[in-house]
Amino acid sequence: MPNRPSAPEGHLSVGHPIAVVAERTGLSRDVLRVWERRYGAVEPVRTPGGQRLYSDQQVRRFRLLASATRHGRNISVVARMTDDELERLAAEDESERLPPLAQRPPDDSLVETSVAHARALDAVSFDRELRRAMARDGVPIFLDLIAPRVMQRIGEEWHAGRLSIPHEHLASAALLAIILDAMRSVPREPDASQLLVATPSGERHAIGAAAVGAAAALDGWGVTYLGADVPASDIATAAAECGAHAVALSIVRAEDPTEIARNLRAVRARLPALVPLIVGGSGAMRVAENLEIPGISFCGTIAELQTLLARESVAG
Amino acid sequence: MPNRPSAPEGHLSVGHPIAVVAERTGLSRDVLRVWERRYGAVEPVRTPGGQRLYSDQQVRRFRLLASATRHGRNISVVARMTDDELERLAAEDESERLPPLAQRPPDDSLVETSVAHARALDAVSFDRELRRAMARDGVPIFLDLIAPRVMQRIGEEWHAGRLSIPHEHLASAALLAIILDAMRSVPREPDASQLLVATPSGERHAIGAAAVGAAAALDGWGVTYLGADVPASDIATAAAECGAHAVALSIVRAEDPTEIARNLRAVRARLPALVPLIVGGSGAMRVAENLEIPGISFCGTIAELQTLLARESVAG
DNA sequence: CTCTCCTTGACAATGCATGGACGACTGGTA
DNA sequence: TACCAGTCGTCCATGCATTGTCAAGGAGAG
Repeated sequence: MPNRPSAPEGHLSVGHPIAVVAERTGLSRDVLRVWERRYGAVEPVRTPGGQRLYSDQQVRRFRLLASATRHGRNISVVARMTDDELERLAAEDESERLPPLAQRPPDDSLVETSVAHARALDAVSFDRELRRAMARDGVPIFLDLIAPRVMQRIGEEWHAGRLSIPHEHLASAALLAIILDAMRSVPREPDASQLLVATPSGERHAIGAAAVGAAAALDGWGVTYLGADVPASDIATAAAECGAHAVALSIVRAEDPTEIARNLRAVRARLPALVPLIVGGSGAMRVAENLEIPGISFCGTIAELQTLLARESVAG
Repeated sequence: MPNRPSAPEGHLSVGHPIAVVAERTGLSRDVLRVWERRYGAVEPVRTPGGQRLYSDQQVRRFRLLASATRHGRNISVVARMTDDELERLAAEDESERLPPLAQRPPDDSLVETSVAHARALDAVSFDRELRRAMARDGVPIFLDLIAPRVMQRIGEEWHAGRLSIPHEHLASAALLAIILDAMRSVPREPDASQLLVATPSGERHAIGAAAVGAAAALDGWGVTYLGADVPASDIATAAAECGAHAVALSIVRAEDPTEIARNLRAVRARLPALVPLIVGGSGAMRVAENLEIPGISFCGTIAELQTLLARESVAG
């Protein structure tokens, strides 16, 4: 008889199999098992056949443990804590507002299919795939997690000889267009602070600058985007004309660090002293090691840059 | 086109043979039989000759069982549960599924400032605030968490007398425009399955339909959006002309359930039998209680609808 | 007669459990 | 800088449980 009267328990008393718990917590099945094997973090009951059955309480505990590890704590430590302690810990971590990022495992299949489209020189599909990802996950996640990984994978394939220059150009051009569209499609406030974005002379990679522009636009800045390979004097005059409250430059390759450094000094010298100059990108840190120019801030990630900008925009 | 050669089969159906149930649930005939043989999941009545005849209720039970197994549960376990328990389980699995983001800090400030802009009849700021939120958090989160809460808060304020009709119109119009822009800005695949979206005659709230269209477009459907208050005959002819693989209707108010029900029957009767008709929205469940029309699926949330659509798109 | 359906038994695929091993990353130390 | 030990997520091989599918033989429905 399938339809027996409901069980006396108030709540559903069935346990959750491991697949359901994995879906609900975002943790892989392997992690659920290994946390149990190594640390005894959660010990579920078993079916007669030996399969794990987790209670609702245990699912909550897994969520707390996952949150704790995302905030940088060791699983071997937090696995021994009681649920109450974990609750307090989660509340504390949340209020301390540690980086909210990287809580979603980025989707490898998306990156792989995008690379496959690039390999097939299928610009339309490449574009469609990534635009859809941006709409689904939002601009910040796209800029922080998706776009860099696509470019990195394409670089790897290029080094391995499976892709050639045209493939990389196709991917760069499409990605740049997508990010610029995102930047322009953010409605700007009428009284927004102005930010000037570019890459200095000698640096031809524009994607980093575009990403900075899009992130800043989302944060409420009015962004003026000059593109790549802009001479110092042009940057300075543009900053003056658009009344920039800050200038952000992006450096990726830094093929000639001393050349870049000279350009940065030139830009700094031509800007008003009150206008901060921020340099970011994966090549920025290499340049930063070689010189200390007062009035130039360096940062490695977009998130870092956003906090710098936030400080400037309230200060200004 | 005359689709159903047999009797009109309104509500008094004697029972469905196994082939019909297989087609309606997406489960194979073998599965329907083996779930009965091994676990007694569903026990249909038999014709004098021994053939199975399933009731509508049993079809719904099969859908619930299929949903549970798709979420990773063992059929041997869920087959023993009552319909009520399955119902709760399905709702739980849908809602508890790994939240779009791990945990959502109450984004109340965004909702409150949006409502404040609506109160000031500042359409530009209202629009800007929400577009920026959509770009930042992604379309799914916007549709699932932000837009409903804005509309709900505005409804509350309206009931409390702090807002009036023009405010609500402003908010609805702006939100509709934003969601439609999102729907149209998703690039569509050339070989996408076509989905027709509308609200039936007597239902003038278009936002739900637009949200459905945007969500489906993100999932790779080619969406044709007809707007609100569309007569049954127009829906049917549009479906034929755009070659729709499925039709989704949204119902929010359901001021006159019997009227809506008549329209739904009319739409169903004019559509080809193979084209599924899915009805969603907060008013859908109220209508669903009052009638059982074969060939119409009801769902309460967008996530639920997406799983229904996913099944259709792979089946088709 | 032909098609669908029924039953039973067997088979294959998937998923899970277990223990082990690998590799990426971190932090301390020479 | 190089090295080393510890941590931790992932992967693999093997075995078992679960579960979807298939085939064969027979019977009802049209």
